[in-house]
Amino acid sequence: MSDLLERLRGRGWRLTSQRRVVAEVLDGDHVHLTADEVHVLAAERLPEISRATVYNTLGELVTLGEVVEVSTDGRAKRYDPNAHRPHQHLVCTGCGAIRDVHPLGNPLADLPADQRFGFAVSGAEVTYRGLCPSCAG
Amino acid sequence: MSDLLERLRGRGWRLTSQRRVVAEVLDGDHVHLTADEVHVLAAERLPEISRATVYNTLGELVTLGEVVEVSTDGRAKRYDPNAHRPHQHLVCTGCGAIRDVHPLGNPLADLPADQRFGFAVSGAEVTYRGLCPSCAG
DNA sequence: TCCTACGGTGGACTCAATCCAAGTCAAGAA
DNA sequence: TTCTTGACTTGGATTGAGTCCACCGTAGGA
Repeated sequence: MSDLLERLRGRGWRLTSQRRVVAEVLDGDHVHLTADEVHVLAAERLPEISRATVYNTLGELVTLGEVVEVSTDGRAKRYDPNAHRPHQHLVCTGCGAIRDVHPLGNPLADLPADQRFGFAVSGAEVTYRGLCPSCAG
Repeated sequence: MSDLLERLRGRGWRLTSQRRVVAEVLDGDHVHLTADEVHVLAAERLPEISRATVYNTLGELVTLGEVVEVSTDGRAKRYDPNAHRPHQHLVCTGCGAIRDVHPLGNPLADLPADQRFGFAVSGAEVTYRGLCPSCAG
């Protein structure tokens, strides 16, 4: 993640303290925070940071391809910093917990030409759903 | 769809004019309307129908398994009456158009046990993305 | 036809996200 | 080092989607 800041700087990003804390908060595996959660965590380190800045920064990270947006329910979007390793998501239908998962094969290969309706298909997102161990218990 | 109303009645549904027009509006293939679009179309036939009733009715149809909720972007949920034939969705990244598609195989089979983390996995939704012919042109 | 519990209404409210005008500051220039 | 400037941040207002609620209306059984 320390590289992230350098990479962004290389792309002409102005490196502000706000952007730094947002990037730091998103560091790690299996991180799927909402914008609001990012704001709370960022504000612990930089109390004056505004929600608008968090939204702006998240949006820029998404545009730059460093973070992916995940919306597994109809509620707030979540932000996944694990953008450079392709993966899918497994979501608990009880508590909403999210895990990154790596299914076999390529979902794109399962969509035959006659099911593409002339679209130039470029990607597929898979959301697996089920009960997690603690919700099932 | 005419059966739908009978089926619902059989389950103790009180058959009101509001519920009837919502069900009628949702009739058809490749229908993926937002709640607001349903409200507009329903109001053409029954001008006094309220948004709250449309939301209530859509929610009941979802609970009864007659309609599935689809949220392909972070915006408004869409309602798909094609609930009895399992299928996935192909979404245009340009205009947002949605097609029902039927991929080969079963996505659940692609998630090996060691990627299930103890979850009782019960389903998988796949969203294919790409440019539709008119957006690509 | 009457009753009444279920369903409908609309207006207020919540939650997520975006917009905007004014103020601030990172980083290149001198 | 200081200056300058345009990119960035702020917080409050605004939008959009959806939910809630107290009161009213009516479908359908008796």
